[in-house]
Amino acid sequence: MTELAKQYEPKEAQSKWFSFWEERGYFDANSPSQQADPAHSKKPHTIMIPLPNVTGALHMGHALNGTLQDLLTRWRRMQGYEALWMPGTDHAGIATQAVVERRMLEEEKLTRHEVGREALVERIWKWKDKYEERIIGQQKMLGASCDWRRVRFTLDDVCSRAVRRTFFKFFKDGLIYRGKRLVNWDTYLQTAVADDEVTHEDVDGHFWTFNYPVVVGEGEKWQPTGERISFSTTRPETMLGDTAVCVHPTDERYTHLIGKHVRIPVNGRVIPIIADALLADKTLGTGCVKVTPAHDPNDYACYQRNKQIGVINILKPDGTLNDNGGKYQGLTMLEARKRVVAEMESLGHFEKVEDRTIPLMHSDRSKTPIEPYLSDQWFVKMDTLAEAAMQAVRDGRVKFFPPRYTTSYMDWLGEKRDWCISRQLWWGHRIPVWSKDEPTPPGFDSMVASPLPSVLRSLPKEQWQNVACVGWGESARSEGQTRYLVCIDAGHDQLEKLLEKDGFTQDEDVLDTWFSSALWPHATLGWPDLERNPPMSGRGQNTTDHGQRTNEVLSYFYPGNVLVTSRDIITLWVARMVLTGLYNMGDVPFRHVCIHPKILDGFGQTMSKSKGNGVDPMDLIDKYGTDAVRFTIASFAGETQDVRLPVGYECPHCGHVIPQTLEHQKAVPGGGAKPRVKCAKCKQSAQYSSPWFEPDAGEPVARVVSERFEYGRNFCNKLWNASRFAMLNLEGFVAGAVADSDLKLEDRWILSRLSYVCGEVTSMLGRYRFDEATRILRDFVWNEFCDWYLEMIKPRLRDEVLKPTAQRVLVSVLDTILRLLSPFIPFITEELWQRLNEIAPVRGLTPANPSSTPPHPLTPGSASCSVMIAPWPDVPTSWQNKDLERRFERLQETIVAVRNVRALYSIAPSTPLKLHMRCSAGIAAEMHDVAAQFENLSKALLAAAGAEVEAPICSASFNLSDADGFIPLEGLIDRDAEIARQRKERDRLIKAIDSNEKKLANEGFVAKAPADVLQQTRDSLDNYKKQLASVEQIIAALE
RNA sequence: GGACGAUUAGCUCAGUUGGUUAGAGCGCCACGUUGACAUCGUGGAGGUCACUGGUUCGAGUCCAGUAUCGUCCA
Repeated sequence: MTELAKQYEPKEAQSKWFSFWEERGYFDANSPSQQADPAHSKKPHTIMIPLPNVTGALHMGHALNGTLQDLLTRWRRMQGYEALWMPGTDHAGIATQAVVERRMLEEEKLTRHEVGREALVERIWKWKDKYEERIIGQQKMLGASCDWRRVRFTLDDVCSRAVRRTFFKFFKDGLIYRGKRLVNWDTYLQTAVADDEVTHEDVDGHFWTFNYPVVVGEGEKWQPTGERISFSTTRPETMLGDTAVCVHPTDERYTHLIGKHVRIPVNGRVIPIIADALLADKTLGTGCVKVTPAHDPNDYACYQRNKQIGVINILKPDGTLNDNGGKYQGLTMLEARKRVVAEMESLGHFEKVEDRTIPLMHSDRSKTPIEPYLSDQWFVKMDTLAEAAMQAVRDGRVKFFPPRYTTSYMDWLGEKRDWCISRQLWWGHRIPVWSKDEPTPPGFDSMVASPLPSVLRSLPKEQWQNVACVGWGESARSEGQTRYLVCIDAGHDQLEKLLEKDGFTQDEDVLDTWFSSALWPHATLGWPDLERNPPMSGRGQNTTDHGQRTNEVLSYFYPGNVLVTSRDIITLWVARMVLTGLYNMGDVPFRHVCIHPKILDGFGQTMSKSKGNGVDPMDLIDKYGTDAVRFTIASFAGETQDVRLPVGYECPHCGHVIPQTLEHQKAVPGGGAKPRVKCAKCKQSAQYSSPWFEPDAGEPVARVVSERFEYGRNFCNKLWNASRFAMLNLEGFVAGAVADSDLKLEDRWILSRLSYVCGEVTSMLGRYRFDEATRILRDFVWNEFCDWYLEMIKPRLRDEVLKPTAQRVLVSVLDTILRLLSPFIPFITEELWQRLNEIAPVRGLTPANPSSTPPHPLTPGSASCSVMIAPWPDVPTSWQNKDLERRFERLQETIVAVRNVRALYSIAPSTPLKLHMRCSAGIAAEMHDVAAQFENLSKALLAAAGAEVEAPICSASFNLSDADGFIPLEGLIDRDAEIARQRKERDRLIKAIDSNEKKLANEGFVAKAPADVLQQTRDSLDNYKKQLASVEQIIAALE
């Protein structure tokens, strides 16, 4: 066995142990018939990864999310669960297509229309392959113990079949319909985008006031009355699509005009004046508004209340005006606006214009302004689906941690807004509906009965009735035509071809990405195939055949245990997974939803690509090591707030860290030289990496670093060195149970603490309090195990007689610490575990108990061949001893007090001191028992202890709650300094006494406070008084 | 506009059901390389718990309002 290096080398351990685990199949999760003991199969534990999309590389949010899931998976695995963490990626329709299109345009000056659908999709697949590989590589760097045989992708065959079947089921159940809807139209990408894909930004604009002339008459003969009606707008060009003007029904200025008409001067159209209390507001502007139903959500809502006014769309998909724009046809909206304003002015209908900041929606994908646009879309009816998903939360089948997030879930589902699932894209699951117009067959023109298309009528019913479902479009039927919509289930290519031969065409649109990710929890397990296990994507192809004609993987691993995610997709994703899980599987997809914080930059902004403030976790792993990053990240994950992560750039020339500023985030090359950071220390500058650009090849790059990760790195270093110390002192180690009588005070104390810590960590992980769990472990390892236990046993490790017990306790505690930490910091713990296995392959403390199955984890026995599959520690609670811990604290306080005196008087650590303790006889006896530790830890000799001890002349003193200590300092004492110190102590005590006396003098307190609080107050008052008396005495002696 | 959250030490954050003198890490100050660790050790300084009211014997903690910030939904 080679001695451990003085420092932990993360990179070596990371590559070594990851492949060790993976090759041995430790990450694999198998259904019962494939487990070692099928008869006594393990309980499953399932986590489905919130699938990252293949648009780009992983960021800090993913690192946090992944760390927590891996932590839970590793912990549950050690607890004996068959723990599945399902990996995979999402095709992210619009985002990925947009990225590939943009790149294609930049690099080759090609648009998607020039290359065509097939070629574009092929390019996107290549992109996907590249980024999927990169993402999986990054996850493995993070130590992710996913079952890598099972990687899925939302567009792969397994997921596609689930999408297809779900759509078919929805369609058959009448939950899917096609309808006109005002959508957010991205004129650049020429697709509808979802509400969550738009951002609201304020831009400088104008607020015009115009008027329309009131006219009377009918048909072709409308005469102006001379009256005019004024209105204001920020978008004058939309008047080409106005179908009404609207006033409030009780607005006395206009009541006489309701029902009359106005003429739109720029195109001569006559439109009605209507009253609508919801749209018009008497108190705003002129009180009158123009109504453009096809281009404004509020106006569209008004139209739905007043259908007689009609809808006029003036826009083409590319954002220019269509023929409804008349002479403005072909212009962009902005150009049309200028001309309309000019024309209104020249016709004398312009009144005024003012500057105004107006909110404008922008597409998050193309960064261009959104046009509200009326178009045909596919929808899923949400009513019953949403209700079921709400019920699952109401009755506790799904629980949120922390619970406050239940509100956003319930509120959103409660609106039951139909889900627009179509996207005008090429990358995604194409909508499996074929349509064709046919003359309505005779006898069906009543519009009551529902005819079949001729191609299906010609087929025997049993050939299609279970796999195809017919719907009817509304538009063409009244003209003697019927529009057939035929939805076909997965795997019926023949039927598809038959329809296409007959003139049917498949819908051009693809499905919203969330449609496929909503199915993730059951699609990845092979649903809808209930007869076979899902195929493996990687190693272990043939494990699907278990000869049982059931999908055992699905029935065993579904439903999952917990979904770990960030709060911003509760509505988009979590709710939809619950909804489809209930619909397809009849059960929720997971029992718990753990919502973790978001990582913000140093300025409190969420990290995002568009802000340029993202941090690459791989940079941090490179600098600090995976374990350090994981431990630090876990320490962030509490339940109250988001986490700020100030970062800096490390100067490649001198190592100095330059704090990141907003300028660094915003800087873009703009065709010129790449931006650089300037180092304040060495005055040199360097390029840095940013989401906006990549540094030039061969340039020294300032990588992103963050001081906060030193927390984890330092902890790993401490653990490493404590282990190193232990291993250096294990010479001659022999395993064996330890007799109770051999245990020293410090042994009993550390075992008591260990038992407590095991319980706490386990409980905190169960409550998803990762921050608390890391804090407990760090405090225990550093402040108790290293600072006290290791220091206290050093003398015993040098004593041949006392050594064996000390070694056995030390090894067992270290063993337990490594197991407790393994889910958090898997690499370093594995490295140390393997080293420990060389020196102490057999270890344990507790005598074997034949009746306990499985054997107690601290019974001497061979250690597991890997810490990641060792049993999770379960130290008996009977080892906890609060009374002993309190006595131990007195010992610690005494030692700290002596060190304090030493520091205060600048007495060299090598100078021995004498210690006199005035205390009860019982405490005195304990003091004598541990006297060797005073010597060991504070170089103080316990000279006297007892009730009769007097303060020696010229001594420094301190007081504990139940003892006074004196350290003779003849020749060393600074009388004034000591008096000052004691006076400070006196003031502190007087303040405390005062506060307690006031409390006790308060009748209300005495009458109403609980007895234990009252008693506690009395006790501490007595204590303070006693201490004050000692201090007074000490001061008197000094003066 | 609505919902939820936040505001505690120079910085980043804990603080369970109200109850001793409000904690941690980093940073800061002083001292220290005796064989685990300077990515360290020992000791120390540092807070009007955003503000204003209220409830209570007692409020960082509960309630109301104000301010600022964040997120989601309109």
